[in-house]
Amino acid sequence: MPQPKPDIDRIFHALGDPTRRALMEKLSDGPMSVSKLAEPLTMTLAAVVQHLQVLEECGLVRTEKTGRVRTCRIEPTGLDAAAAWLTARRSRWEQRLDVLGDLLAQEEVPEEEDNSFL
Amino acid sequence: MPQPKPDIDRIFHALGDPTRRALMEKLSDGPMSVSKLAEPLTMTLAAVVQHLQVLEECGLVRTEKTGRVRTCRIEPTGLDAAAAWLTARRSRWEQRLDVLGDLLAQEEVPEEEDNSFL
DNA sequence: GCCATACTTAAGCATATACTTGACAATTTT
DNA sequence: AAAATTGTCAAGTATATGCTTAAGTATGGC
Repeated sequence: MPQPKPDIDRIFHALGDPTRRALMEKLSDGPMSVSKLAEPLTMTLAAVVQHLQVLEECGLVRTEKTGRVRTCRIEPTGLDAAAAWLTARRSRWEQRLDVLGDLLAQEEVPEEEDNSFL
Repeated sequence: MPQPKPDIDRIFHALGDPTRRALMEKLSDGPMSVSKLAEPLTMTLAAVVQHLQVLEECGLVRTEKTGRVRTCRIEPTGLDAAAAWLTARRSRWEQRLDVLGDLLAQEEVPEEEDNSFL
C-alpha cells in the first residue's frame, strides 16, 4: 500500500468541526432531510448544506435527492478509517508501554502497519 | 454532567490537522525531544512547538522539561474520548441498521420520527 | 567567560474556514 | 396558476489557523 492517506486526512478534518459532529450524531438517529437536520441549529440552511458537502466528500454521509427533498444518511463504513487510526495509535504505545518495563533498548521499532484487525 | 463536551471538541480539532497526527504517530515510537520531533518536518521548530501546545492542551500529549530539553510523550488515556465517540456512533447505526433490516422485511421505511426503537 | 544548543515568546502574514446574504430553480400544495 | 416548500449557487466577509521571522531566555560544553 503506497499511500492510503488522503482519505483519512479529510475524515479527521471533517470530524474536527463540532457542527459536523453534531450532524453525524443527529444522523445516528436515522436518515433525515436537510431541513430537518438544520432545524435545531442556529445557522442558515445554506451553511448546513456546506457542512453536509464536506461530510459527503469524505464518505461519512451519503445523500440522495428525491423530489425536492434531499435525504441524508450515515455511510456505515465511513468511520472505519478513523477508528482504525485511533486503534493503531493506541495499541502501538500500549505495546510500547508493556515492553518499556524491561528495556531502554536503542533498537529500532519495526515499521509495521498492521491493520489486519479490521 | 452538564458539559462533557469541550474536551472531545478540542481533541477532534487537534487530530484534524495532518501535521499533528504525524506528531502523534512519531510519538508512538516513544518519548522524544521537541527538536527530534521537528527534525524530519519541513517547518520551523516554532511551528512544531505550536502544534505540540495544541496537543498538550487537549490531553493527547504530555511534556516535561529537564535541563534545556523538553521531552514529549503520548498521554495514554488521551485518545479514549475520541475512540469512545467513534464507537458510540458506529454501534448506534449498526444497531439501527439491524432493526431497519427487520422493518424492511415487513414494510416500507417509516417516514416520520419513529425512533422509539432506539 | 563564551558560545552553541534547545527551546520560548511575540508579532505578523497569507490562506482557509465557517458562516451570511440574496437571487435562483425545482417540486408540492392549494 | 399561484404560493409555499425545499434546496442550490455564487459572492462576500470576518475570524481562525498554520506558518514564518526575529529577538530573547536558559542550559550545557569548552
